[in-house]
Amino acid sequence: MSIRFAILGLLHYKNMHGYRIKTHIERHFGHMWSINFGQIYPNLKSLYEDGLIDYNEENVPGEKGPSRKLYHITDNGRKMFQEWLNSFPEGNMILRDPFLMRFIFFGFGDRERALEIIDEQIADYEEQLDRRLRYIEKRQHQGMYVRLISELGVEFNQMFLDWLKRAREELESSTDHGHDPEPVLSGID
Amino acid sequence: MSIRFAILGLLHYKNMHGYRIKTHIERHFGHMWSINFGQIYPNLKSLYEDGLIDYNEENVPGEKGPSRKLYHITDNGRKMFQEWLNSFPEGNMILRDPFLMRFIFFGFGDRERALEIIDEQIADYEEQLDRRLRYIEKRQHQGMYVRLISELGVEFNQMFLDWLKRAREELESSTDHGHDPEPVLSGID
DNA sequence: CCTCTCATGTAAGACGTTACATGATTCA
DNA sequence: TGAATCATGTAACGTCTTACATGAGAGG
Repeated sequence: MSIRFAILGLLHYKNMHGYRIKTHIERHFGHMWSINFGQIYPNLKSLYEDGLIDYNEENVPGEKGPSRKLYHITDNGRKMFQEWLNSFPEGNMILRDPFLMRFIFFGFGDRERALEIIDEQIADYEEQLDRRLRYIEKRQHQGMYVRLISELGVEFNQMFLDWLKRAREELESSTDHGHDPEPVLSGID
Repeated sequence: MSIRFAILGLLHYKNMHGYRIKTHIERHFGHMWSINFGQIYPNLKSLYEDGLIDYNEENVPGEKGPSRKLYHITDNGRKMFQEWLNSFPEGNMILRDPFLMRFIFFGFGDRERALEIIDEQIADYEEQLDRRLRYIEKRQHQGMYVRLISELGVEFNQMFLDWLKRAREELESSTDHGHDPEPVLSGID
Protein backbone atom coordinates (compact mmCIF):
# COMPACT_ATOMS: atom_id res chain seq x y z
CA MET A 1 0.00 0.00 0.00
CA SER A 2 2.66 2.52 0.91
CA ILE A 3 4.45 2.26 -2.45
CA ARG A 4 1.39 3.95 -3.89
CA PHE A 5 2.03 6.91 -1.62
CA ALA A 6 5.74 6.88 -2.33
CA ILE A 7 4.87 7.31 -6.01
CA LEU A 8 2.40 10.09 -5.24
CA GLY A 9 5.08 11.76 -3.13
CA LEU A 10 7.71 11.58 -5.84
CA LEU A 11 5.28 13.07 -8.33
CA HIS A 12 5.20 16.17 -6.11
CA TYR A 13 8.80 16.83 -7.08
CA LYS A 14 8.28 16.50 -10.79
CA ASN A 15 6.39 14.59 -13.45
CA MET A 16 7.91 11.22 -14.14
CA HIS A 17 7.39 8.02 -16.04
CA GLY A 18 7.80 4.56 -14.52
CA TYR A 19 11.38 3.97 -15.50
CA ARG A 20 12.44 7.33 -14.08
CA ILE A 21 10.72 6.61 -10.79
CA LYS A 22 12.87 3.54 -10.42
CA THR A 23 16.15 5.22 -11.33
CA HIS A 24 15.24 8.17 -9.12
CA ILE A 25 14.68 5.92 -6.12
CA GLU A 26 17.89 4.04 -6.90
CA ARG A 27 19.87 7.24 -7.10
CA HIS A 28 18.46 8.94 -4.03
CA PHE A 29 17.47 6.09 -1.78
CA GLY A 30 19.31 3.15 -3.34
CA HIS A 31 21.69 3.10 -0.41
CA MET A 32 18.78 2.12 1.81
CA TRP A 33 15.77 1.23 -0.28
CA SER A 34 14.92 -0.71 -3.41
CA ILE A 35 11.92 -1.13 -5.65
CA ASN A 36 11.27 -3.13 -8.82
CA PHE A 37 9.32 -2.75 -12.00
CA GLY A 38 7.01 -5.50 -10.86
CA GLN A 39 5.73 -3.09 -8.24
CA ILE A 40 5.91 0.18 -10.15
CA TYR A 41 3.92 -0.50 -13.31
CA PRO A 42 0.94 -2.26 -11.71
CA ASN A 43 0.76 0.50 -9.09
CA LEU A 44 0.93 3.25 -11.70
CA LYS A 45 -1.89 1.50 -13.51
CA SER A 46 -4.12 1.29 -10.46
CA LEU A 47 -3.31 4.86 -9.37
CA TYR A 48 -4.36 5.98 -12.85
CA GLU A 49 -7.57 3.94 -12.66
CA ASP A 50 -8.33 5.52 -9.30
CA GLY A 51 -7.88 8.98 -10.78
CA LEU A 52 -5.00 9.89 -8.49
CA ILE A 53 -2.53 10.33 -11.32
CA ASP A 54 -2.86 11.04 -15.04
CA TYR A 55 -0.52 10.94 -18.02
CA ASN A 56 0.22 12.32 -21.43
CA GLU A 57 1.54 9.78 -23.84
CA GLU A 58 4.59 11.48 -25.20
CA ASN A 59 7.30 10.45 -27.56
CA VAL A 60 9.70 13.33 -27.66
CA PRO A 61 11.47 13.12 -31.05
CA GLY A 62 14.90 13.93 -29.66
CA GLU A 63 14.67 11.39 -26.87
CA LYS A 64 15.82 7.88 -27.41
CA GLY A 65 13.83 4.81 -26.55
CA PRO A 66 10.20 3.81 -26.93
CA SER A 67 7.11 5.82 -26.12
CA ARG A 68 6.66 6.69 -22.50
CA LYS A 69 3.90 7.85 -20.25
CA LEU A 70 4.71 11.01 -18.38
CA TYR A 71 2.63 10.84 -15.23
CA HIS A 72 1.51 13.77 -13.15
CA ILE A 73 -0.46 13.89 -9.94
CA THR A 74 -4.10 15.03 -10.00
CA ASP A 75 -5.96 17.16 -7.44
CA ASN A 76 -7.55 14.03 -6.08
CA GLY A 77 -4.10 12.51 -5.82
CA ARG A 78 -2.83 15.47 -3.82
CA LYS A 79 -5.83 15.23 -1.50
CA MET A 80 -5.29 11.50 -0.91
CA PHE A 81 -1.60 12.07 -0.34
CA GLN A 82 -2.27 14.77 2.26
CA GLU A 83 -4.69 12.50 4.10
CA TRP A 84 -2.10 9.76 4.21
CA LEU A 85 0.67 12.14 5.25
CA ASN A 86 -1.43 13.51 8.11
CA SER A 87 -2.53 10.10 9.37
CA PHE A 88 -0.66 8.33 12.10
CA PRO A 89 1.62 5.60 10.75
CA GLU A 90 -0.45 2.45 10.42
CA GLY A 91 2.10 -0.13 11.47
CA ASN A 92 5.37 -0.82 13.15
CA MET A 93 8.88 -0.80 11.83
CA ILE A 94 9.91 -4.08 10.25
CA LEU A 95 13.51 -5.16 10.55
CA ARG A 96 14.59 -8.50 9.27
CA ASP A 97 17.96 -9.81 8.45
CA PRO A 98 19.13 -13.28 7.40
CA PHE A 99 22.39 -12.66 9.22
CA LEU A 100 20.75 -11.90 12.56
CA MET A 101 18.47 -14.91 12.12
CA ARG A 102 21.60 -17.06 11.97
CA PHE A 103 23.33 -15.15 14.73
CA ILE A 104 20.71 -16.15 17.29
CA PHE A 105 21.60 -19.78 16.68
CA PHE A 106 25.37 -19.51 16.39
CA GLY A 107 25.62 -21.30 19.73
CA PHE A 108 24.59 -24.47 17.94
CA GLY A 109 27.19 -24.15 15.22
CA ASP A 110 30.88 -23.88 14.61
CA ARG A 111 32.60 -20.98 16.36
CA GLU A 112 35.25 -20.41 13.68
CA ARG A 113 32.64 -20.36 10.98
CA ALA A 114 30.59 -17.86 12.98
CA LEU A 115 33.63 -15.58 13.18
CA GLU A 116 34.05 -15.81 9.41
CA ILE A 117 30.46 -14.87 8.81
CA ILE A 118 30.67 -11.95 11.24
CA ASP A 119 33.84 -10.75 9.53
CA GLU A 120 32.09 -10.74 6.22
CA GLN A 121 29.27 -8.68 7.70
CA ILE A 122 31.76 -6.20 9.10
CA ALA A 123 33.40 -5.83 5.69
CA ASP A 124 30.01 -5.39 4.00
CA TYR A 125 28.82 -2.73 6.42
CA GLU A 126 32.12 -0.86 6.30
CA GLU A 127 31.75 -0.64 2.54
CA GLN A 128 28.16 0.45 2.86
CA LEU A 129 29.09 3.10 5.40
CA ASP A 130 31.61 4.52 2.93
CA ARG A 131 28.94 4.65 0.26
CA ARG A 132 26.53 6.43 2.56
CA LEU A 133 29.10 8.96 3.73
CA ARG A 134 30.10 9.67 0.14
CA TYR A 135 26.45 10.11 -0.75
CA ILE A 136 25.89 12.68 2.01
CA GLU A 137 28.99 14.62 1.02
CA LYS A 138 28.09 14.66 -2.65
CA ARG A 139 24.57 15.93 -2.16
CA GLN A 140 24.71 18.78 0.31
CA HIS A 141 21.87 20.84 -1.07
CA GLN A 142 19.07 18.53 -0.09
CA GLY A 143 16.10 19.49 1.97
CA MET A 144 16.07 18.86 5.67
CA TYR A 145 13.98 15.71 5.61
CA VAL A 146 15.91 13.80 3.00
CA ARG A 147 19.15 14.88 4.65
CA LEU A 148 17.94 13.63 8.03
CA ILE A 149 16.99 10.30 6.49
CA SER A 150 20.51 9.98 5.07
CA GLU A 151 21.97 10.80 8.45
CA LEU A 152 19.79 8.14 10.05
CA GLY A 153 21.20 5.67 7.56
CA VAL A 154 24.74 6.58 8.56
CA GLU A 155 24.02 6.44 12.28
CA PHE A 156 22.32 3.10 11.94
CA ASN A 157 25.29 1.81 10.02
CA GLN A 158 27.76 2.99 12.63
CA MET A 159 25.73 1.57 15.49
CA PHE A 160 25.46 -1.78 13.78
CA LEU A 161 29.17 -1.90 12.95
CA ASP A 162 30.07 -1.13 16.56
CA TRP A 163 27.78 -3.90 17.69
CA LEU A 164 29.22 -6.37 15.17
CA LYS A 165 32.75 -5.64 16.32
CA ARG A 166 31.81 -6.00 19.96
CA ALA A 167 30.00 -9.25 19.25
CA ARG A 168 33.08 -10.49 17.42
CA GLU A 169 35.36 -9.67 20.34
CA GLU A 170 33.06 -11.28 22.87
CA LEU A 171 32.84 -14.38 20.75
CA GLU A 172 36.60 -14.57 20.23
CA SER A 173 37.40 -14.18 23.90
CA SER A 174 34.63 -16.45 25.14
CA THR A 175 35.68 -19.45 27.17
CA ASP A 176 33.49 -21.67 25.08
CA HIS A 177 36.12 -23.19 22.81
CA GLY A 178 34.17 -26.31 22.02
CA HIS A 179 31.29 -26.58 19.62
CA ASP A 180 28.74 -27.88 22.06
CA PRO A 181 25.19 -26.78 21.65
CA GLU A 182 24.63 -23.97 24.09
CA PRO A 183 21.30 -24.45 25.86
CA VAL A 184 20.63 -20.74 25.76
CA LEU A 185 17.02 -20.72 26.76
CA SER A 186 16.70 -24.04 28.51
CA GLY A 187 14.94 -24.02 31.81
CA ILE A 188 13.03 -20.87 31.02
CA ASP A 189 9.78 -22.46 29.99
CA MET B 1 12.13 -19.62 3.91
CA SER B 2 14.00 -18.58 7.02
CA ILE B 3 11.07 -19.24 9.33
CA ARG B 4 11.66 -22.89 8.57
CA PHE B 5 15.16 -22.57 9.99
CA ALA B 6 13.94 -20.54 12.94
CA ILE B 7 11.68 -23.46 13.83
CA LEU B 8 14.50 -25.96 13.36
CA GLY B 9 16.67 -23.79 15.59
CA LEU B 10 14.08 -23.55 18.35
CA LEU B 11 13.65 -27.32 18.30
CA HIS B 12 17.33 -27.55 19.27
CA TYR B 13 16.42 -26.07 22.65
CA LYS B 14 13.54 -28.40 23.33
CA ASN B 15 10.69 -30.29 21.74
CA MET B 16 7.69 -28.09 21.13
CA HIS B 17 4.29 -27.99 19.52
CA GLY B 18 3.07 -25.18 17.26
CA TYR B 19 1.33 -23.12 19.88
CA ARG B 20 4.39 -23.22 22.16
CA ILE B 21 6.64 -22.08 19.33
CA LYS B 22 4.53 -18.99 18.97
CA THR B 23 4.37 -18.16 22.68
CA HIS B 24 8.09 -18.90 22.97
CA ILE B 25 8.93 -16.43 20.21
CA GLU B 26 6.57 -13.88 21.73
CA ARG B 27 8.17 -14.22 25.13
CA HIS B 28 11.79 -14.18 24.03
CA PHE B 29 11.74 -12.15 20.87
CA GLY B 30 8.36 -10.45 21.05
CA HIS B 31 10.06 -7.14 21.75
CA MET B 32 11.57 -7.30 18.27
CA TRP B 33 9.96 -10.07 16.26
CA SER B 34 6.54 -11.51 15.59
CA ILE B 35 5.14 -14.56 13.91
CA ASN B 36 1.64 -15.90 13.36
CA PHE B 37 -0.12 -19.22 13.22
CA GLY B 38 -0.67 -18.77 9.51
CA GLN B 39 3.08 -19.23 9.09
CA ILE B 40 3.77 -21.77 11.82
CA TYR B 41 1.35 -24.60 11.05
CA PRO B 42 1.92 -24.78 7.29
CA ASN B 43 5.68 -24.70 7.89
CA LEU B 44 5.51 -27.43 10.52
CA LYS B 45 3.55 -29.50 8.05
CA SER B 46 6.04 -29.08 5.24
CA LEU B 47 9.04 -29.61 7.54
CA TYR B 48 7.41 -32.86 8.61
CA GLU B 49 6.78 -33.89 5.02
CA ASP B 50 10.43 -33.19 4.22
CA GLY B 51 11.52 -35.42 7.08
CA LEU B 52 13.28 -32.62 8.94
CA ILE B 53 11.05 -32.87 12.00
CA ASP B 54 8.84 -35.60 13.44
CA TYR B 55 6.17 -35.73 16.12
CA ASN B 56 4.41 -37.86 18.65
CA GLU B 57 0.73 -37.21 18.95
CA GLU B 58 0.30 -36.81 22.66
CA ASN B 59 -2.60 -35.93 24.83
CA VAL B 60 -1.25 -35.79 28.34
CA PRO B 61 -4.17 -36.53 30.68
CA GLY B 62 -3.28 -33.85 33.19
CA GLU B 63 -2.90 -31.15 30.56
CA LYS B 64 -5.82 -29.06 29.52
CA GLY B 65 -6.79 -28.42 25.96
CA PRO B 66 -7.03 -30.52 22.83
CA SER B 67 -4.53 -33.01 21.46
CA ARG B 68 -1.22 -31.59 20.41
CA LYS B 69 1.70 -32.66 18.30
CA LEU B 70 5.01 -32.55 20.11
CA TYR B 71 7.58 -32.00 17.41
CA HIS B 72 11.23 -32.93 17.60
CA ILE B 73 14.03 -32.41 15.11
CA THR B 74 15.37 -35.38 13.12
CA ASP B 75 18.97 -36.14 12.13
CA ASN B 76 18.20 -34.86 8.66
CA GLY B 77 16.80 -31.73 10.21
CA ARG B 78 19.99 -31.14 12.18
CA LYS B 79 22.05 -31.64 9.05
CA MET B 80 19.97 -29.17 7.06
CA PHE B 81 20.11 -26.69 9.89
CA GLN B 82 23.90 -26.91 10.10
CA GLU B 83 24.20 -26.34 6.37
CA TRP B 84 22.05 -23.26 6.62
CA LEU B 85 23.88 -21.97 9.70
CA ASN B 86 27.25 -22.34 7.96
CA SER B 87 26.13 -20.70 4.72
CA PHE B 88 26.66 -17.02 4.12
CA PRO B 89 23.46 -15.00 4.65
CA GLU B 90 21.57 -15.05 1.38
CA GLY B 91 20.18 -11.53 1.39
CA ASN B 92 20.39 -8.07 2.83
CA MET B 93 18.79 -6.55 5.87
CA ILE B 94 15.32 -5.21 5.24
CA LEU B 95 14.18 -2.18 7.17
CA ARG B 96 10.86 -0.63 6.42
CA ASP B 97 8.79 1.73 8.42
CA PRO B 98 5.54 3.53 7.62
CA PHE B 99 6.69 6.44 9.77
CA LEU B 100 9.94 6.96 7.85
CA MET B 101 8.05 6.65 4.56
CA ARG B 102 5.98 9.64 5.66
CA PHE B 103 8.94 11.47 7.11
CA ILE B 104 10.64 11.74 3.70
CA PHE B 105 7.65 13.70 2.46
CA PHE B 106 6.94 15.86 5.49
CA GLY B 107 8.18 18.83 3.46
CA PHE B 108 4.96 18.64 1.47
CA GLY B 109 2.72 18.59 4.51
CA ASP B 110 1.79 20.51 7.60
CA ARG B 111 4.67 21.27 9.94
CA GLU B 112 2.62 21.18 13.15
CA ARG B 113 1.13 17.85 12.19
CA ALA B 114 4.60 16.51 11.45
CA LEU B 115 5.71 17.51 14.95
CA GLU B 116 2.70 15.69 16.43
CA ILE B 117 3.51 12.53 14.53
CA ILE B 118 7.17 12.70 15.56
CA ASP B 119 6.12 13.20 19.19
CA GLU B 120 4.01 10.09 19.02
CA GLN B 121 6.95 8.13 17.66
CA ILE B 122 9.16 9.40 20.46
CA ALA B 123 6.60 8.29 23.04
CA ASP B 124 6.26 4.87 21.38
CA TYR B 125 9.99 4.23 21.26
CA GLU B 126 10.53 5.44 24.80
CA GLU B 127 7.98 2.90 25.94
CA GLN B 128 9.57 0.21 23.84
CA LEU B 129 13.01 1.04 25.19
CA ASP B 130 11.66 0.57 28.73
CA ARG B 131 10.26 -2.81 27.76
CA ARG B 132 13.55 -3.88 26.24
CA LEU B 133 15.60 -2.73 29.21
CA ARG B 134 13.26 -4.52 31.59
CA TYR B 135 13.54 -7.65 29.47
CA ILE B 136 17.34 -7.62 29.63
CA GLU B 137 17.34 -7.10 33.38
CA LYS B 138 14.82 -9.86 33.99
CA ARG B 139 16.66 -12.48 31.97
CA GLN B 140 20.31 -12.30 32.90
CA HIS B 141 21.13 -15.96 32.51
CA GLN B 142 20.84 -16.13 28.77
CA GLY B 143 23.50 -17.32 26.43
CA MET B 144 25.84 -14.87 24.79
CA TYR B 145 24.10 -14.77 21.42
CA VAL B 146 20.58 -14.12 22.60
CA ARG B 147 21.92 -11.55 25.07
CA LEU B 148 23.81 -9.76 22.29
CA ILE B 149 20.67 -9.68 20.17
CA SER B 150 18.78 -8.07 23.03
CA GLU B 151 21.54 -5.51 23.44
CA LEU B 152 21.38 -4.74 19.74
CA GLY B 153 17.67 -4.10 20.18
CA VAL B 154 18.37 -1.62 22.97
CA GLU B 155 21.15 0.13 21.08
CA PHE B 156 19.03 0.43 17.99
CA ASN B 157 16.24 1.86 20.06
CA GLN B 158 18.48 4.45 21.69
CA MET B 159 20.02 5.47 18.39
CA PHE B 160 16.62 5.90 16.81
CA LEU B 161 15.27 7.89 19.76
CA ASP B 162 18.26 10.23 19.63
CA TRP B 163 17.69 10.73 15.94
CA LEU B 164 13.96 11.37 16.41
CA LYS B 165 14.66 14.01 19.05
CA ARG B 166 17.26 15.70 16.90
CA ALA B 167 14.93 15.65 13.91
CA ARG B 168 12.24 17.19 16.06
CA GLU B 169 14.52 19.99 17.23
CA GLU B 170 15.72 20.76 13.73
CA LEU B 171 12.18 20.85 12.48
CA GLU B 172 11.02 23.10 15.30
CA SER B 173 13.81 25.59 14.87
CA SER B 174 13.72 25.59 11.08
CA THR B 175 13.04 28.91 9.43
CA ASP B 176 10.47 27.29 7.21
CA HIS B 177 7.32 28.39 9.01
CA GLY B 178 5.05 28.13 6.01
CA HIS B 179 3.64 24.97 4.53
CA ASP B 180 5.07 25.36 1.09
CA PRO B 181 6.11 22.26 -0.74
CA GLU B 182 9.83 21.98 -0.33
CA PRO B 183 11.40 21.06 -3.67
CA VAL B 184 13.90 18.81 -1.96
CA LEU B 185 15.25 16.98 -4.95
CA SER B 186 14.34 19.36 -7.73
CA GLY B 187 17.06 20.19 -10.18
CA ILE B 188 18.90 16.98 -9.51
CA ASP B 189 17.65 15.03 -12.46
C1' DC C 1 -23.35 -20.96 31.21
C1' DC C 2 -19.97 -17.99 29.52
C1' DT C 3 -15.52 -16.51 28.73
C1' DC C 4 -10.63 -17.25 28.60
C1' DT C 5 -6.69 -19.84 27.40
C1' DC C 6 -4.91 -23.66 24.98
C1' DA C 7 -4.52 -25.87 20.59
C1' DT C 8 -4.67 -26.94 15.40
C1' DG C 9 -5.57 -25.76 11.19
C1' DT C 10 -7.39 -23.45 6.36
C1' DA C 11 -8.47 -19.75 3.09
C1' DA C 12 -8.20 -15.37 1.07
C1' DG C 13 -5.78 -11.72 -0.03
C1' DA C 14 -2.03 -8.29 0.11
C1' DC C 15 2.54 -7.68 -0.90
C1' DG C 16 7.13 -8.40 -2.99
C1' DT C 17 10.57 -10.57 -5.97
C1' DT C 18 12.26 -12.70 -10.09
C1' DA C 19 11.96 -13.79 -14.52
C1' DC C 20 10.30 -13.21 -18.87
C1' DA C 21 8.60 -10.77 -23.29
C1' DT C 22 8.95 -6.94 -26.29
C1' DG C 23 10.97 -3.34 -28.77
C1' DA C 24 13.38 1.19 -29.86
C1' DT C 25 17.67 3.84 -29.97
C1' DT C 26 22.61 4.65 -29.27
C1' DC C 27 27.30 3.61 -29.57
C1' DA C 28 31.29 0.85 -30.41
C1' DT D 1 26.12 -6.35 -36.12
C1' DG D 2 25.87 -6.69 -31.38
C1' DA D 3 25.65 -4.92 -26.76
C1' DA D 4 23.95 -1.45 -23.59
C1' DT D 5 20.50 1.57 -22.12
C1' DC D 6 15.86 3.20 -22.19
C1' DA D 7 11.15 1.90 -21.68
C1' DT D 8 6.67 -0.74 -20.61
C1' DG D 9 4.55 -4.38 -19.13
C1' DT D 10 2.91 -9.50 -17.44
C1' DA D 11 3.23 -13.99 -15.07
C1' DA D 12 4.65 -16.99 -11.67
C1' DC D 13 6.02 -17.62 -7.42
C1' DG D 14 6.86 -17.07 -2.54
C1' DT D 15 5.92 -14.90 1.75
C1' DC D 16 3.11 -12.67 5.30
C1' DT D 17 -1.08 -11.15 7.39
C1' DT D 18 -5.84 -11.49 8.65
C1' DA D 19 -9.71 -13.75 9.31
C1' DC D 20 -12.22 -17.67 10.00
C1' DA D 21 -13.59 -22.50 11.78
C1' DT D 22 -13.26 -25.87 15.32
C1' DG D 23 -13.10 -27.65 19.82
C1' DA D 24 -11.48 -29.01 24.67
C1' DG D 25 -10.91 -27.74 29.48
C1' DA D 26 -10.61 -24.33 33.40
C1' DG D 27 -12.53 -20.96 36.28
C1' DG D 28 -15.76 -17.49 37.59
